[in-house]
Amino acid sequence: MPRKPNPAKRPARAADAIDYGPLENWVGFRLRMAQAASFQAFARLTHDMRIRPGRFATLMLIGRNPGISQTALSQANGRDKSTLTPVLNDLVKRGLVKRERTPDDRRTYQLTLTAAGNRALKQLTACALRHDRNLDRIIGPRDRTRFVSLLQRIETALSNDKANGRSSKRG
Amino acid sequence: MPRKPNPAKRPARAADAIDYGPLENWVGFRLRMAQAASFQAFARLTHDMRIRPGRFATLMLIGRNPGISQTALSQANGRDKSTLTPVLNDLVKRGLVKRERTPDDRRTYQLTLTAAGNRALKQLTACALRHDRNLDRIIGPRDRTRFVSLLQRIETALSNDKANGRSSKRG
DNA sequence: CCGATATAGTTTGAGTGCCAACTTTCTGTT
DNA sequence: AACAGAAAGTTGGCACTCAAACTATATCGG
Repeated sequence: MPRKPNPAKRPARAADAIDYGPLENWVGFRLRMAQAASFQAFARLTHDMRIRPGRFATLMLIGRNPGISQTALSQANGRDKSTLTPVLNDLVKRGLVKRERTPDDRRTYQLTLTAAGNRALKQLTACALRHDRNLDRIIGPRDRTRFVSLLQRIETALSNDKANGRSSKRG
Repeated sequence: MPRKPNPAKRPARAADAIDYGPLENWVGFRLRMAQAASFQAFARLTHDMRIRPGRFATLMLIGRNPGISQTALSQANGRDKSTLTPVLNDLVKRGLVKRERTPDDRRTYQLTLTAAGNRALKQLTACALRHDRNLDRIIGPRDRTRFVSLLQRIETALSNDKANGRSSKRG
């Protein structure tokens, strides 16, 4: 029998002998690496269906906030509004999202999920649930809440840095 | 505390509270948002100099591991090897990195920093230090070690998933 | 030595992201 | 009503990323 390919073999002499220097324990670097790993693991879970993980949050936010505008969606999703244009074009073309003009403000669109969009969201949610349970298992139940709240604190603290002149008119 | 979905008659606006649904407390989503915020904050710090933040880890890893190959570098950096090609072309063209053929294996390159590369690394390290001290302040000294080690655990656990393959099917 | 296979790096194509400039529409001032 | 400015969305330019196909070199089995 010919020697078969060996995909499980150790990935060369790569990452085990590497000196990371100060990167080793810097939050920014570890954050990036963990995020990339998480994203790719999720991508593997959703690989079979035709929807990529980046679309998941988009569909979820539309499903939870029917009639949301593209700008509000982009802010909730942490992306620039221009990033959303090709994504929504694709989602509309595939019949997952409906885009309607708002009658009293003809600049904005109202986004809603179609029935197919709801089905896709349900499928993706199942994948995301598995993914997040996997992450939960890695993190452990004791640290989970604290971990997530720290992530959220990083997000809000650095966003405030960015828009330090922005005022909230929230009552 | 999430509010109920907006009625379809009125689009959600930026001032409205967005219902994040299960995203609210999912590790994957928070990880993505925190990483994006961290990256952009770092980008603001390095805005003045000619080197973008994505190059920082590359330079650091070459500086700490002189003679590293491109594949080993890409794995240490958590990026695909093809991503590295244009980056290294640019770094070499700008005189920050030297690329030499390995004598006994003419497929691989040996990467080292030039003097200018070391200077650039030093500058970027100063920026990164500031950035990471900022993150430390946000996280707080009590949780920092645990937080970083959890990030690292996510990274290694999901990378092992990938290496072992996610399918139980055997040909 | 030869042929099959593995590895290092490059190229290409698609997706995603930001920012700045732009069009269209709305709003406030006069 | 007319104009200026703000806001929603689109477009174009550039950067970064992955995956697959490709070239060149190395290695293993016979």
